[in-house]
Amino acid sequence: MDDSRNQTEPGRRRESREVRREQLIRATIGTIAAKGFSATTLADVSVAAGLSRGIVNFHFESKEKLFLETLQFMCDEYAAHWRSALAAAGPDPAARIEALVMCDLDEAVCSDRMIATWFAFWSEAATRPDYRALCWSHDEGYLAAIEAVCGELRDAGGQGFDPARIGALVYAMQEGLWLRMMVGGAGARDEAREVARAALASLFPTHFDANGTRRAGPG
Amino acid sequence: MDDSRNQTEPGRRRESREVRREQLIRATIGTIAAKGFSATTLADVSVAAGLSRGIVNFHFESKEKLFLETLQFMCDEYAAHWRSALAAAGPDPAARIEALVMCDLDEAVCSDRMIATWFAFWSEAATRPDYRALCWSHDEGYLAAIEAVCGELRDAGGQGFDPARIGALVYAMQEGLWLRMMVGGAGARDEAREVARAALASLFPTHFDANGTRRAGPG
Amino acid sequence: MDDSRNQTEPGRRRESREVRREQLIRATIGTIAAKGFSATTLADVSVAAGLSRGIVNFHFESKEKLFLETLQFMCDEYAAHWRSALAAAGPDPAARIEALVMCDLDEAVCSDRMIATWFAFWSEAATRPDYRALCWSHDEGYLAAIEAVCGELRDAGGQGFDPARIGALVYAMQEGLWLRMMVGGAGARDEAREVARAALASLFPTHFDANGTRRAGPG
Amino acid sequence: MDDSRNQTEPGRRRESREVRREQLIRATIGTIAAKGFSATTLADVSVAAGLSRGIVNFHFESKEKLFLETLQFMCDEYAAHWRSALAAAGPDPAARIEALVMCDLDEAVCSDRMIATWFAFWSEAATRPDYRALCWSHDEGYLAAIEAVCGELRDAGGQGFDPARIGALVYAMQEGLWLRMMVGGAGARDEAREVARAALASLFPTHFDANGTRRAGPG
DNA sequence: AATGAATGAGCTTTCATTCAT
DNA sequence: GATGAATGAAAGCTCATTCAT
Repeated sequence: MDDSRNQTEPGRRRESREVRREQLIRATIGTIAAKGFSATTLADVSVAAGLSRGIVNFHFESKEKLFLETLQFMCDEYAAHWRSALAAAGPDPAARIEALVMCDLDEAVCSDRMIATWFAFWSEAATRPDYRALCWSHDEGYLAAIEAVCGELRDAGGQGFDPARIGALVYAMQEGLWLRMMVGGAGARDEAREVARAALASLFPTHFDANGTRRAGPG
Repeated sequence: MDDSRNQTEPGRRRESREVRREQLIRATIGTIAAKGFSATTLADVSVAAGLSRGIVNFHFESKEKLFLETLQFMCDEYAAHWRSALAAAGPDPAARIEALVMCDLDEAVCSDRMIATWFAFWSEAATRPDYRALCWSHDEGYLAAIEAVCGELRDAGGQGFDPARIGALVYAMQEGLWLRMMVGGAGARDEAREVARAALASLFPTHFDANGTRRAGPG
Repeated sequence: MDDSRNQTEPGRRRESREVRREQLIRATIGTIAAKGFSATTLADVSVAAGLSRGIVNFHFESKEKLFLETLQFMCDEYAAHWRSALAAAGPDPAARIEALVMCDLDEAVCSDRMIATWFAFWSEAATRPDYRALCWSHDEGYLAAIEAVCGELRDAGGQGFDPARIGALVYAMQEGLWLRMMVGGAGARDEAREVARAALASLFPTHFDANGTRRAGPG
Repeated sequence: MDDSRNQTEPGRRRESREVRREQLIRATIGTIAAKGFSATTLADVSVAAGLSRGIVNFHFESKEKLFLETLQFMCDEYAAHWRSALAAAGPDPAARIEALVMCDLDEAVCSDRMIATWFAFWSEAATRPDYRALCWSHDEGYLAAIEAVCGELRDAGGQGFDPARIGALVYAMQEGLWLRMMVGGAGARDEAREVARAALASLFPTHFDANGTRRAGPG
């Protein structure tokens, strides 16, 4: 905005500001994951970020705004991830549903710390409309994408299911698998992937074999 | 909800210890659901129970112990509910899976306030071993019951799926549907039931028709 | 007072009341000695007495009054002890000073628990006039007795000291020895007796030999 | 006393850590002396220091640690005082015992507020090992110094007493005189000095005359 | 006479926020 | 842009006291 007006090191300050903010957001995610939402203090966050006590209020005004921006950051990152996975899958509906389902189990979006932090925010969202609105703003897009692909799968596979219901089922399963991963230990992610493949096999037998491996595509 | 009845009762002193404890536990569940875990104070709980400030420390020693006993109470109640539903279903595997799946969507165990409180505790469990141990102590029994019935369904229906995987799928779906219900508004429970029936239809087509209605049983 | 009027078990109730009060006073002394003045609660006292929570307020009205009566009890007991020792010593000044000094080191008045409780009350007395008045009401008599005997000793022994000063010295030493006993462990009492005898020997050499043993009396 | 100066200072923020800590320690001593140990609250201390409520926890973490550091401060100050007095007295044993005895009655170490606070801590020490360890850590040095000088006095004066016993006597007398000063009012310190001089005269007649005035030294 | 559940004032402690530097 | 000493509201907890039984 006023970058060009600033004579010394144009754009430097604003970038630095953004860098600090992201640094604090990442420290917040890590702290919530490590100590839990209710035990997270700004002192914890500033220690995790290696900065001073007053830093959060300086950059975010209040704890509340830090949390809101942290949640926003997570939502954006999550949406970017599945959108990119969906784009990379190409036009084949089976490849698309596989991408949507499996990308959700990537360490990138559901590492232990991300899952713990997601659940912390979801829980808070139960009583906080502002959190709720943020949480599900992008998520509705994800659910819609799943439903759309389910529709394509039904049309392509000659099955008779209701895409909305089956999409909701897949979506619910994904969230349930996240909860399992939060609870479970080391092998939980691999186990979750197996379950997801079993779901693909059971729900879309014309597109996936019994192991959940995608059958030869349409091409 | 009906806790407020106590507020105007004149002779409310000298209730038995157990009565007071359950009263406080119910007030705790209601308060967590209404204000969120991190915003719940003992003052809130005592107001919700219609009692005095020091009452929680008197009966539970500390906030922490109140929470632990509240969680224990919920676990016990939850387990009793599905065990009783399973027992009532009789021997037919299809009836049993239907009972296990649908009882989980009963208002008795997943009213809005129960779901919100469950998620609050699950989130805390991510960083607290004592909560975690409590949360999943009975739940493992529920998952095992689902898996066992899935095995019976496969044997009876001539399908080839892996009962452990499909059981885990069903279980994950249930938890995902709870999350949906927490997020969603009024019609969420009915919607969740539809999804659950669609899952039964898709996963066990030899036992349930396309609407998720159980086909004529073995008798 | 109304003993005779009470037809059933005359005098029983009043006696029972006094028994309870002394029981509670003794429990108070024990608790102060064990936990310290500032950490002593009425709950502690009632537990130590093997009685119920509300018992102290029932018999003493308030914690403060319990403490005051406890202190009064200790003062009375202490005064009775040295007066009786003094009476038993007979007319010989050397025997009298020996009795006054040594009786103060008897386990009866300065057991570990009594000393700890005495110091607790003395410390409180620094800021509380009511405690102070009680503490030193009888004690002035003890000091006066010492001074009087010191006067007799000087007259009998041909020494030239000031009885008031030497009496005050002896008295200060006694209190200092109590402090030593509070601090010190098992052997502190015997050590204190040795010091007291050394004091007698040094201060009244015509009446006590180098070991602090009384020389042959006047008779 | 002069703590109140801080209350109206405008720019009282950002004092160095050590300055604030000592300020709070002095406020603690004053408050214990004024209200007694058991009645001393952190609110009292912060008011006495002219600072805000949370200040003690900010600088000392807990009330307990404030008390411990206060006691440590007093011990250090006390030890520095008698060591310096002893050093100033030179080599003459009579001058040394006089210095040790009389410096203990200086207003610097036994002002009313210091004595009251010392007795408060000693009383607590009866039931608290950590206090006890602190209280007597330096004090043992003081007693040892007295004993050593008593040995020199015996050798120099041709007396036959046991230095350990007479040293313990002197030491006990000092503590007893402190207790007298705590109890007594205005003239108590002068009275205590007279008693101390009478003790020097009686115990070391070859070094002190009947008034407790040191006789011509060795030179 | 005695009990012990219940109260609520007052305490220590925590911590988001402010602001002089 | 960043620090960290200081604040003070609000929390959990303690415990003397009350009182129905």
